[in-house]
Amino acid sequence: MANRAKATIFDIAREAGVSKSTVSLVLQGSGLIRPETASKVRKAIEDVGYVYNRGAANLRKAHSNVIGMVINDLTNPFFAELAVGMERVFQSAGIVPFIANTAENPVRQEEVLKSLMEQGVAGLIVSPARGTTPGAFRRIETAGLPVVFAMRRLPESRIPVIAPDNHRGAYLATAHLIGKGHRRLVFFGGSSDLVVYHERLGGFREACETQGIAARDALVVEGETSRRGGIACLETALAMAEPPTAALCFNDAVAFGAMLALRKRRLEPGTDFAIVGFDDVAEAEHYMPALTSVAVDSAGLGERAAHVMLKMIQSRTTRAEDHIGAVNLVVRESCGPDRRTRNRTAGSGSMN
Amino acid sequence: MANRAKATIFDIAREAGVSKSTVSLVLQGSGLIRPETASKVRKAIEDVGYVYNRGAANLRKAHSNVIGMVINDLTNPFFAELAVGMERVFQSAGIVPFIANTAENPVRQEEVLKSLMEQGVAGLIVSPARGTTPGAFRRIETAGLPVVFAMRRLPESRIPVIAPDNHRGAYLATAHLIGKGHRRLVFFGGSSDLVVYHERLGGFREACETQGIAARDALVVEGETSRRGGIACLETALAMAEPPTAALCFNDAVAFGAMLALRKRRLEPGTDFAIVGFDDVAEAEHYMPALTSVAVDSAGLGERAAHVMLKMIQSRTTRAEDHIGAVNLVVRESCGPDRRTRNRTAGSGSMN
DNA sequence: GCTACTAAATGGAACGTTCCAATAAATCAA
DNA sequence: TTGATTTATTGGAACGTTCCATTTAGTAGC
Repeated sequence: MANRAKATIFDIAREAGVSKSTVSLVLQGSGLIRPETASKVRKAIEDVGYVYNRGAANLRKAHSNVIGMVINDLTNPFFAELAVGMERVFQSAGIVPFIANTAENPVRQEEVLKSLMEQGVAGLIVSPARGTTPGAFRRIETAGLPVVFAMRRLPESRIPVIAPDNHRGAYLATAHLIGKGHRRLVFFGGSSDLVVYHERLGGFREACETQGIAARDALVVEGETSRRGGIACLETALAMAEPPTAALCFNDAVAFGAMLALRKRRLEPGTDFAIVGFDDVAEAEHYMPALTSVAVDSAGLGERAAHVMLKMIQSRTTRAEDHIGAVNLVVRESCGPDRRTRNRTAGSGSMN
Repeated sequence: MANRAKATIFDIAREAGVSKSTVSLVLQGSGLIRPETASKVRKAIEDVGYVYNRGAANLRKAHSNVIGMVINDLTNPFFAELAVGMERVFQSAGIVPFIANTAENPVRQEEVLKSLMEQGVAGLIVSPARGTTPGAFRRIETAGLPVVFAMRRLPESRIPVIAPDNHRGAYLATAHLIGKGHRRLVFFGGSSDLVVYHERLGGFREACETQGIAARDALVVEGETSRRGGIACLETALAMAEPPTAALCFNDAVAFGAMLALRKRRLEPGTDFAIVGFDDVAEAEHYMPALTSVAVDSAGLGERAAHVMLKMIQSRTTRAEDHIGAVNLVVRESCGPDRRTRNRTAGSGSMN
């Protein structure tokens, strides 16, 4: 039976007939205690319904066992995956990750970061909200708290970053489209307040350039990074005097939107207009037609980020190397058959 | 400039030329302090790069400002929505929600709950993992910590529950199918270790019974609650001697799987076989064909759960009333046109 | 029987806050 | 002026741990 008031190590000590110090030692699994004593103490712990007060402990201990994960949008499975990947690693390291959502809101992010710091976290893994100001992490940095950015980075910051190779992913996808025979391409969705956008757009442009597409045939339509944004982008593109025939989308959501809009116009994604997505969310595989997309392995990046964080905590540093995760293009149906050689049917065979 | 060692209220006190008590008062926004003194202190706080130590404060204060949200599967947008709904409410109440994921693993859940308690949370909102043992929350209950279950409940527990009206949702959906002329129905997916499963299945059965469907025409195929599970369920159903013509699926993921499997067999969801989902995730609307589904407003339920929790904390009680959220059937395309009016041959041998 | 050692257990001083009771300073009533 | 009252500020004792320096008990050597 638990008393109304919370039990402390003193209560346990009395119950077990030992001193508080002995109880503390048992709690920490110290080998200095005689096994019989330890089990006597453990029994008392059970009896009084004791719950350890980590706050009090952290007052003395140097480091806490919790790290904070600050995610810009938990309802996006892509980022949720990231969180889950990190959790796996931390769990086995005996440290507890607390997740907080910023809903892409820098103000909320500020609050969340403050809370986490006050809570005394040992480190922070952050996927920064859109529109985060460059100074938002200065306070945390000067406090000497290890921070890692995941998936996204800030324009000019020394904080280590774990992110996919956006440039290369976009390059691969674009090259694939060009290889399919497309000569007038467009980049759909995203906006320039995101570093990721510039990276992906950069890959797109480089591919166009090196594969002999004129700059005036490498179009860009900015837009929301959502289904709705994708719909709007497609409308805009098709309204052009000389419409493109293929689009690389900022992410899969945009791609789904674009395909939806094509269908609405009785155009078939793949044969009438080629679409490539980015992120390769679970849905991409099951879409109709299945979406060709750049896979980034977000759970894997989450694990990597967690490992980097553990290293930083262990070695008491606030610096670490960036890590750029490999990407690969998963070719499915949304780019249709080869346009140059119409006779050849692109089955499951060769690509590139 | 921040020093290497963390600054405390004593450092601020020295800097501002006041006592630690004064600093503490300022920190708490007490009106007892002369405004000039307060601003002097605030400046010092800024100067030394102070971060509040909530752990130390909680040692004295009765209640902390953090509550824990324990979610069974964050990668499921349905549950992520729930978390986001709660966050909205808590944020404006000045309390900080920390989210933890149990990945549907009771052992992990145990750890997470322990951690959260040790951290000194003021309350817990839990969507219990599948296979949670009835005794898993006894410890927390005897500790007098307020707990609310969201979305899911445990077989025999006195903990308040905020959940959708699963029974009614399933009833509505089934009645819709029967109204469309179907006479041999099946319930797809889920397994009996989940209370939700029994609720939904119960609604399905009651609808069949009261609308004149023989018990032997109300089939059940258990299975994983995922796309893959849905695929398997459909295969099983179509392999039957007398296959059903319509399915109520445990959730939308199962429904998507079933539709996928139909397509693979060159059958058209809606016209050849009717499908209804459950949860109405965002994807349902955009699917091809759009999925008829039971909408449960998970974000709304999250908000409700948060409000209940705030009340419990405020009134220092551990009891509260259950809240069953309204559901409504969103009719889209996956059930096709009315079968009765089209032609009278509803599969083989429907004589009711 | 004494010292020297080891093993096991312990008391006390932190840790960074809050809160209460007490003080100091300022204002007012007479 | 004196005492009473209000307004600002302050010291000290918690809160529940950890960790260090001791103490106590037990064992071994001689």
